[in-house]
Amino acid sequence: MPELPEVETITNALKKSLVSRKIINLEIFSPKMREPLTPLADADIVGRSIIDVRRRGRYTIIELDNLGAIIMHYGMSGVVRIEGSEIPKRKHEHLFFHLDDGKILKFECTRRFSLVKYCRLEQSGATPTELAFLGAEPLNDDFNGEYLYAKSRKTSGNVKNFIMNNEVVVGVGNIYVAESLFSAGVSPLRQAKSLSLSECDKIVESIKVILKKAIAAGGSTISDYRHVDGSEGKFARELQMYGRAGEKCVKCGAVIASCRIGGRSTFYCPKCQK
DNA sequence: AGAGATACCTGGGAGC
DNA sequence: TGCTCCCAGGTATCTC
Repeated sequence: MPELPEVETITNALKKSLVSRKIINLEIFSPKMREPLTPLADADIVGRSIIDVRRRGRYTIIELDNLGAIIMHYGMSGVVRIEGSEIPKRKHEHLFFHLDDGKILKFECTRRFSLVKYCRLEQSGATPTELAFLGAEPLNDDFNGEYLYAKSRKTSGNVKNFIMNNEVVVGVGNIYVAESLFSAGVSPLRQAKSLSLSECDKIVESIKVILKKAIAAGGSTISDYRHVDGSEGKFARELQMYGRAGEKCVKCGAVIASCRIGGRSTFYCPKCQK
């Protein structure tokens, strides 16, 4: 599944291939996704040139020369490829953008949790209003302990849901939240508003370190993202907490606990994480 | 209001 | 072996 590090890698690769290309046709094979793909057919896309490709959160923004943009979210099974037309269409490829160099930008999504949508920009380089709700970028300097501490004061939920909330910080999913909170020594069950400033500092630092490691490891996974199974990157082997219920904590040897928070599997060390 | 639960979707694995 | 059931994931939406 594309996490933030992978979306970063994918977006950079798309930028190299797509900027200054013109979209000459659009094919929608099965419109049913998180939102229907059908509005794309009527949008001002065909005949437009691509002037920039950038990332915001887990979204890729493809900016066109008309102040329009195509935003893509990969859900949990979204894959993009740029290929020649000689490659047969795969079962779960739902959308093709034909380019003026003969290549095709193909969007595949097995579980149909992805989003591909046309939207308008107020100015070139802007973030679409559809994405204005997104919180801090985890690797930027404005994501810091003070920011997280201030946000946590107004939250009555638990730490895990707080960190996974895209309005707080983007791109930290179920796997990375488990690793980050373990590294920071904070229990996912704690009330967010009970966090101290120094604990917020630790959580922020852990998120940054882990995402950077994942970029280093995930980049190599994504370099061959033509293999449909990109879910098992190198980083999967480095996970110390996620999926390890019943195993021994690498720090203290205690048995790793699991429970469900928000319907999602949650893993933590009851001894190390307070 | 806001937090927790649920729906969305498919493939894969477990259990019978 | 083949069937059914459950689980994974992010996000929108419903419910209490």
